[in-house]
Amino acid sequence: MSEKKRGRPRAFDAKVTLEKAREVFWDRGFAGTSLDTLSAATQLNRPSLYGAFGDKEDLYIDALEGYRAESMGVLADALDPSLPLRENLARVYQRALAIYLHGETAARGCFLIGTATAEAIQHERVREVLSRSLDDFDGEIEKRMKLAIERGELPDGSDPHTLARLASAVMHSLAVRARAGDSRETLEALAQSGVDMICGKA
Amino acid sequence: MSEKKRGRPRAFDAKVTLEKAREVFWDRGFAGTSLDTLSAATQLNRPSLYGAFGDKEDLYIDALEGYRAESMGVLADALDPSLPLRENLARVYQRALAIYLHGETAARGCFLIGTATAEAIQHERVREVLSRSLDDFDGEIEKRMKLAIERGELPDGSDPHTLARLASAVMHSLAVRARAGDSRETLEALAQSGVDMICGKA
DNA sequence: ATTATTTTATGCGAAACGGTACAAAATGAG
DNA sequence: CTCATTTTGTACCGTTTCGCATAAAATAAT
Repeated sequence: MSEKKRGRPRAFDAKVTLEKAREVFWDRGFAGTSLDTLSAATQLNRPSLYGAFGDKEDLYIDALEGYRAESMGVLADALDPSLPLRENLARVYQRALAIYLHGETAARGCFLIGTATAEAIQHERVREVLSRSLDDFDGEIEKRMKLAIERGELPDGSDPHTLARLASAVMHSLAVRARAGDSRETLEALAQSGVDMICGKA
Repeated sequence: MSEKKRGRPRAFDAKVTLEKAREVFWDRGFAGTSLDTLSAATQLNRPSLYGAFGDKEDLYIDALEGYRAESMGVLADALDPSLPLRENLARVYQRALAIYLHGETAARGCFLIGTATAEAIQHERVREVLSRSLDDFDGEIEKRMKLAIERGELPDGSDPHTLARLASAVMHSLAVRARAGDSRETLEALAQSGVDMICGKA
């Protein structure tokens, strides 16, 4: 895995650097972030940044991909099939909010929905990542819905595809509203409404 | 209303100019749009633009406000109380999609959710407009839900506040997914699911 | 006609932008 | 030790950015 390379070794951890870059992009968006800002945040000079990740768009795409991958991990964990569907959904929203409300200045919402959406028209690669991320999320939720139907956790005749997209819609709304500055209480209430909408009022 | 002013008259219509500027911001976002691009699109040189609207952020805020106002008009019209709730909601989503899918390159989604969300962290005024827009939309929908409950269009014990926010959530999802490139059919299916979720499966 | 007022057009200017050339530094290979 | 290789830091490149200074043009008031 880690063969020693020939030349001068890197003085930084690419993964850590990518996380720092993500923080900056998250707050400022892609177009609103300069290489100088990225350089300062990562404590790498521009040539090192360029050598390791390519140009600004490459770096942004990398950051998006990392976020997508992490998010899918969080989602899979929240959807632990040994728990009831209602609890699964509540966990999904709860963990999303923990991420969305983490911002220092104001809540940042979802990195993808909050920043990639804006670039999706002009940058096709960004749109591709965004689209794939939404689809992956939908797919994972839908799998859980199918399982719920098999187990009788949902009424007969329920359509897993439809339910998954409605559950995702609540997620998208949380993402936008968190970035618009809605309070934690407001967002938690919406999350609860989403759970009740899918699973029935408790 | 229109008293003749003293100096040299304007050679442009501010309202038309604002609409052209909005188109550019819609495709490229705030940070991704340069004054040169705006100048070319509006066929005004920068000083004229500056004199009429202020700096780039002022112009963007103006464009957002115009969109918000128009959207509320469209919403009020779609919610014509002489029609059943189910039809009202279907009209709301249908008209939203007509706007969201209007883009030339790719579908543009919602101007506010697609571009203002990205700037909401760094630009407080943008966040304020975004937040207010979401609230206004929620409020108008909630009013219609209350009416529906009075009329018996919804089950007893329905909570208009919750229903409004769920209906809005579907809207937010349409906004994001349109900009991510989802097909018209996919979006219309989600809209239909939203109507059924609120009003019951037909 | 003269003056005051407002808009238009050219063009400047300082700063920020993304990206890279180049040499020094740090490692492994031979 | 010497050389090839890779990363690092400085400095720079040409371009683009936003905003404005300035003067010409077009109108109303006097």
